[in-house]
Amino acid sequence: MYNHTEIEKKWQKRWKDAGVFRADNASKKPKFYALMEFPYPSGAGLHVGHVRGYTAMDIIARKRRMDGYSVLYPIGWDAFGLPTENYAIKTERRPADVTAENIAIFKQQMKAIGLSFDWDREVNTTDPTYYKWTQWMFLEFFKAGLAYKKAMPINWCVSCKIGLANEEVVGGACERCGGVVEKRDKEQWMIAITKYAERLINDLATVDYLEKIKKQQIDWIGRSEGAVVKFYIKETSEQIPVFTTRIDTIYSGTFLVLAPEHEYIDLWRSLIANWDEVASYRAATASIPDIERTSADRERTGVGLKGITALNPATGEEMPVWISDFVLAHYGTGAVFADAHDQRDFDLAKKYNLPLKTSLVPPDPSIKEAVERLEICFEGEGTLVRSGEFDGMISAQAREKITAHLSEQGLAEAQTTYKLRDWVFSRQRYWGEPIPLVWCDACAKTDHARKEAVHIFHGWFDSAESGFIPALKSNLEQKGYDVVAVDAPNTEAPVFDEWLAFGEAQLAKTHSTPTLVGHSMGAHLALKLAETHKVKRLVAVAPVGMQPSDVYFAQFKTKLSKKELAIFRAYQDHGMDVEAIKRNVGELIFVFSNNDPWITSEIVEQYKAAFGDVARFIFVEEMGHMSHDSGCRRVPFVEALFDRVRADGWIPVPEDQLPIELPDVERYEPTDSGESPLAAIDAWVKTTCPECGSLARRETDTMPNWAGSSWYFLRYADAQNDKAFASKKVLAHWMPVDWYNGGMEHTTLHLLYSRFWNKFLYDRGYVLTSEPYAKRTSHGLILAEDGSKMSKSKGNVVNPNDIIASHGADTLRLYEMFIGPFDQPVPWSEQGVVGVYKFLKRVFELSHHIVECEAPTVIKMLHKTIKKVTEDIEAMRFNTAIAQMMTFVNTVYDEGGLTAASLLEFLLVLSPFAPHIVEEMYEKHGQGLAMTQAWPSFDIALVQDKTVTIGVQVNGKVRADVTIAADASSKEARKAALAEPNVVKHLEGKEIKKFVYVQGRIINIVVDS
RNA sequence: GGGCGGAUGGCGGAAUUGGUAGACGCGCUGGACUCAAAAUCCAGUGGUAGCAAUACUGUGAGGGUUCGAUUCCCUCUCCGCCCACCA
Repeated sequence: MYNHTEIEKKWQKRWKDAGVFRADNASKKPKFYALMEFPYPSGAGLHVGHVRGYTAMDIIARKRRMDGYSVLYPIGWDAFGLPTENYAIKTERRPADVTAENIAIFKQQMKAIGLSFDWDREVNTTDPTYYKWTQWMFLEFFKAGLAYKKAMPINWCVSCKIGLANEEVVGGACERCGGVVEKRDKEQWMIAITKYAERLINDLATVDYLEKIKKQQIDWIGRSEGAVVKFYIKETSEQIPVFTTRIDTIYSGTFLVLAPEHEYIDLWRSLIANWDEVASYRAATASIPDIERTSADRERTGVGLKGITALNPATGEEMPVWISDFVLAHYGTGAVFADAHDQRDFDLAKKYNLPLKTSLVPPDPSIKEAVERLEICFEGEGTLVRSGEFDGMISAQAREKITAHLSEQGLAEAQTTYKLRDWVFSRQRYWGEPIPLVWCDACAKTDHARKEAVHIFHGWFDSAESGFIPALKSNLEQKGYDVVAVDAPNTEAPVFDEWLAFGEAQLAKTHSTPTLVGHSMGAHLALKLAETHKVKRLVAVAPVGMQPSDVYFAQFKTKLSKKELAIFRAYQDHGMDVEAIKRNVGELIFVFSNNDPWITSEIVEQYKAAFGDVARFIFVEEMGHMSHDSGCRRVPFVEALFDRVRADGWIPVPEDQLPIELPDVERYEPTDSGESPLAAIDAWVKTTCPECGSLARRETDTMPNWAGSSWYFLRYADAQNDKAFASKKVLAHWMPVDWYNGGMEHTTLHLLYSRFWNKFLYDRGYVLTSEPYAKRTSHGLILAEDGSKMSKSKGNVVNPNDIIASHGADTLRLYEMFIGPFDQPVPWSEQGVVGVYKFLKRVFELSHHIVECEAPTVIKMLHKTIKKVTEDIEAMRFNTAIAQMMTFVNTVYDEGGLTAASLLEFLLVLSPFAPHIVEEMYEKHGQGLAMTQAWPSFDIALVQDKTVTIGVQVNGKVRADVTIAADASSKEARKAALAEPNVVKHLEGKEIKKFVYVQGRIINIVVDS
């Protein structure tokens, strides 16, 4: 009898005792990192929807182990956030206690499913040993100048007097009290994800994500190429910048529309004749949410600014200026030029009798007349008319030409904008990571004049004004450094002694310990200077060799003149005191490009050999010598090495004082001033400034739920590390994630945030891959039996424990995989569970059907099954893999049994799906654990059928079957087909016009009808 | 309004990507075992007609391409998800 409860308990214990799922950081086998999104441990417990994804990745992880990989399949808890906090408030309990309780339930449930997680690596975002590093990473963003404070509107409930999350606002009202919600400005921490927008799009080309996931990412970032056009205001001579993606329609621009909030409007107050009307319109629109303002079927409203006139930069014609609420202040420049080729503009113009004209002819001639007569609005692309010298061009070409034309006159500039906004990183809530910053009044008032000096040394043929130096200088100055970049003597024919003297003279001007950046010969100079000077940090970009070498110079004989070669050689004609440099330099960084014609791999190896033990090496792609000649104007990887020098009163908490732990609080509700509950705890808020020791206040905002989940996959690699979030060595072993699966609902935000976070850490040199996930798939939702979404409130949540108790974990796993296509939503079916349970019972009974000699069809079907299951797992077609295994078992029963050897092979392919029952049977008939055996291979000769049964059609209708050799010739097929009586009947008295034969597929005989 | 999916028996779903539509499972019908039930086993199961052979019909609707269309193209209807006046 198949006793699932007993079997499953037995094997779960054995696996645990043997530690078979523990991942080995030092394994010599190829690695495979399987990742499934970690759950939010809600009070509802694990439900069958979670099980779908976890089981799928478990099958893949188990198969990879059998394929010979060293597999990491970890799990953890994304536990900060509103649901727990609100539950804690309601029940007057501590969020930490509620979380611990929920996790215990989830954990018990997961263990009962037999998932092959490495529980030694369990992470919990609310654990101080975890969020210490989330805080540390926030400080990295802060130091890099990517975290900043900005006033952002929050949802404010007037009666509760607290800020609300978007999801707490239901239909414009407060979820708790039903009261009015208004927008209120609050200073928020922001993270500048938009700086990574371009890379977040471009690097998608390097990863294997489902196409629709890539598309969603690209659309969310929403890159749009356009131009900023300047419109003069006649009365004030001011220029209003307008962002447009349709500069091709500028000749039809007949009026200008500003957002009601546009900053210029107040400045023009005295000029606006109808100010009262304008003011009341602005007041009326202020409280309307953006979604409503921008809703397509809303009637357009607006007010003209009487007394203000703009000039069309292309035509010079005068344009009325209006305000309307469909224009949003925070998108683009908060202003649009309006014309007959935009429905919104068109509607507004029609309503208020504003001037309109067309400048595009649509490609569809049938609507041309109506467009010309301004009866309908044409928004598409067309051919230009009434557009001066651009007449006859098509839209795409015209955009390019008009932008160039206006740019020459200084009236426009090509610009790329993104839909993506910077990341609002503050919450005024308790249950999140405290932001580890301290506000110090004393420091805010102090002039931080002790600027750090950075000396930049250029190379041969370059100057302080060429190549990447100007951009680097201005970037570092913006960050608060004192940058010195001066031309070295005799740039065309550098002499080492002259350059060294020049370097010495430069350094003499600096009092503090300087940072040196050098390029090519300048890098060599910087290194030589470091032999005798203390240097805080030295960045050597494409440094020339440490000493001359005949072999090295021989390769430049054709490239350089004799004279040049001599200069090059002479410059390096001295050794380098490696030990002295190591002693004097605080941090040593080398930058090399893979295709540098001058700095060959030989030189790179020299530096690696000499400084490899202490220095950091950055290798960039396709940057040549990074000189002026090779067109190098910017070195972002060098710029990224420099942190912003603090310029205000926000002081980072030093690393050794992290984590800033959440204190125990009486009340978890936000305060009525809109601050987080932390603000009410004086003892926690008051602290001393880590910088100057005077009295200071802690930041009381906490981080969003997305923070901890943006890097958890890195922590899994080295979850116990207390020196770093993960060691580089271990990260090098496991990263990137080879296969990441999760819900479709996370394919925009979480995926984008975590990719961004990883890229940032990559730029800081803490992780080694720029993309965190090599492959991403998403699974569909499991719906309730009636097709609606499962939710605790509807009471239709299916608890996996119930199925495990009645039919077992193997049945649950198998059923969830059999239920339907993995990437699509599927309704749960209680009755469907029975089918796979019966199958498992039939599998278990196979023990009693072992024979000495099995039918050839059994062995053939076995190999077909191995092939199909192997392929289907890779493509996540679990449902058809299981169907094939069912077919195999049916065949075995039909054919009277199978050999012990065949049974063992079959058990191996079943093992990732139903591991418990398989181990139980494998123990009885085989040796060792099934899960540690090699994945079976199939015999291609057995898989291919020698004879096939194919249909015979007459005029496309099947009239008979014939069984012929798989590779039968057309002649043989024809003979077989014409031997079928029913075929002959349908051919009677008709002439065969055509005979179609597709080997192994079909025969079709075409006759006159 | 935009983007992406989807629509196949009573139900969940297969179909080697243009080649016998309905694999596999559920359900249902009949039978065996049983005092009986459950479990198990055997047979049948898209619809219509027929004892049957077989014929007609059939993948949301309509049209097209093709020897042949669930698959490709066009038009339309409905459903789901994501995003929504993005200039």
